[in-house]
Amino acid sequence: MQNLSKNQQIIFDLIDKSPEPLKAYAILFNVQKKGIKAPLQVYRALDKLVKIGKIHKIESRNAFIACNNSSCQVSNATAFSICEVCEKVTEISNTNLSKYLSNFKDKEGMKFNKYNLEFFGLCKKCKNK
Amino acid sequence: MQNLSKNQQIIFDLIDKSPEPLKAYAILFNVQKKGIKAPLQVYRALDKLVKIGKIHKIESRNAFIACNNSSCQVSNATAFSICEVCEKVTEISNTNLSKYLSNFKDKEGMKFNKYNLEFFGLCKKCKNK
DNA sequence: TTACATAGTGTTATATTATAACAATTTTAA
DNA sequence: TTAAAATTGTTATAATATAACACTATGTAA
Repeated sequence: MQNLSKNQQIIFDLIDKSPEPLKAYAILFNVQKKGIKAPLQVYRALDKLVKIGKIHKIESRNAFIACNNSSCQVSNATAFSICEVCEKVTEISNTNLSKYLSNFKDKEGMKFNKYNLEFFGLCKKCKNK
Repeated sequence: MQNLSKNQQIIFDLIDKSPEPLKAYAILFNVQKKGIKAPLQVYRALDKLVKIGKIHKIESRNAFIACNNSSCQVSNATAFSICEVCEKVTEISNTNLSKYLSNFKDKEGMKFNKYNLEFFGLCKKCKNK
């Protein structure tokens, strides 16, 4: 586990304490007071944080959340549930699911080293409204 | 199965005959000779085509491909393999996989009405290089 | 057949998301 | 201690997507 650089740490801390996924320009706005002024500074930190698995990108939302799995070193097997009403996103940690997907072979017998799965529906709260 | 409008048909035809996913502005460029001049015209058709399941959006690539499943009416359960070298995208039709994911419950017992799964790796061709 | 709702079109402008290119500095590891 | 790798800072710009408004076409129920 390597240490984070200054910008990476600032941006990771912000994402980590956020209850919801953050978008790049929302992050930029939030960290401007800490001296990070340009989009590229944000995107570079995000790229690195994704690469080392500290955060994940929610592709369908162009937003970023901290990995909830402390042992997650690499961002190669991710699954999320997304509420289509309130946009709450939760990372799914399910051994059965991850085993199933990591071992999945397509019809040519090909296995994949990486996947991203996004489930959509209503969260508990929104379902009961 | 409803009929497509003029713009929807033009754009669907283009995507359907493309061997690779197409991006919105690549589509725009291609259909300008057919009178579709503005991004919004493209995005509106894409939205509708996605909604009725004729095409799918590859979220990690911001690109669109035709559904390879003639019986697919709604875009609520999608899986793709994506080659990280040549960017070849293939839709996965696997009954076992779709059953597994459609029946998946999170740890609160919640089921989801929709999912999108993207596998990443090397396609056969790129693997053998 | 009218009228009314729904869906689609055309257009301009603008918002949002992301990267290119270049120069400098800091960190890491041989 | 030095050379490579990573990070930073900066300006400019590319790529992706939507807002707002006016108008037209289509389906459908009275």
